[in-house]
Amino acid sequence: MYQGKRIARDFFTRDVLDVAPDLIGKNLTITGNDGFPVRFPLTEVEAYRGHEDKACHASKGKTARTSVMFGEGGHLYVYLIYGMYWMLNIVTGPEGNPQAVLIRGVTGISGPGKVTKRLSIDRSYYGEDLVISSRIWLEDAGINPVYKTGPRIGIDYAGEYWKSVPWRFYI
DNA sequence: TCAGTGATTAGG
DNA sequence: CTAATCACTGAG
Repeated sequence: MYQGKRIARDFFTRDVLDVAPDLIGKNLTITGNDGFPVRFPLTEVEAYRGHEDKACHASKGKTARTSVMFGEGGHLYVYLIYGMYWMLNIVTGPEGNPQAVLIRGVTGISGPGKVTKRLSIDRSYYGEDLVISSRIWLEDAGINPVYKTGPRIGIDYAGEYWKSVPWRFYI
C-alpha cells in the first residue's frame, strides 16, 4: 500500500480556501495504542476564514480557546462542543491570519464528533503540530480525488451570507 | 423534533 | 459570580 510522506509546513501556511480542497484524499495518520500508525483518508472538510467570516470562531477576536488559530498553519485547533463532542480542526495560513479547517469526515466515518471519538482525539491534542508531532500527522497519498462543494453545516447564527458560501468540500 | 452535556464567553 | 451559547449526535 502507498503510505506517502509527511506533509510539510508550506502546505498549511497557504490560504484556507486553497488548503481545504487539497486536504481531500490526504491521509490523517495517528499512532494507535500499539504504536503503529493508522491512516484515515479525509473525505469531508469545512473552511473557516478569518475575522470577517461570521461563522469562524476567530471573528469575535482572540480568546484563550481560539488563540492557536492566530498562529502558524499546521497546528491543531481542538475544542469541546455541546459538552460531549471534540471538534478537530487544522489551522492554516501564516501567523496572525486566523483560519482553520474542520475535519467533518474520513473514510468510513461521517460526522466530526464521530471522527474524534474513533481516533480518540481530545483536549490533549490542542496546539499539536502536524509537521513535527510523533503521534499525529498528515501524509500525501499521491491521489487527488474529485470532490464536491456545498454550504457549511450547523452555523445558523452566522447570517444568510456566511451560511451560504460553499466552503464545505467533500467526496 | 429534541434532550443531553459542560467548557467557554461576555457581562454584572 | 450568573447565564447564554454551542462548527453534534442519537433516540423517538
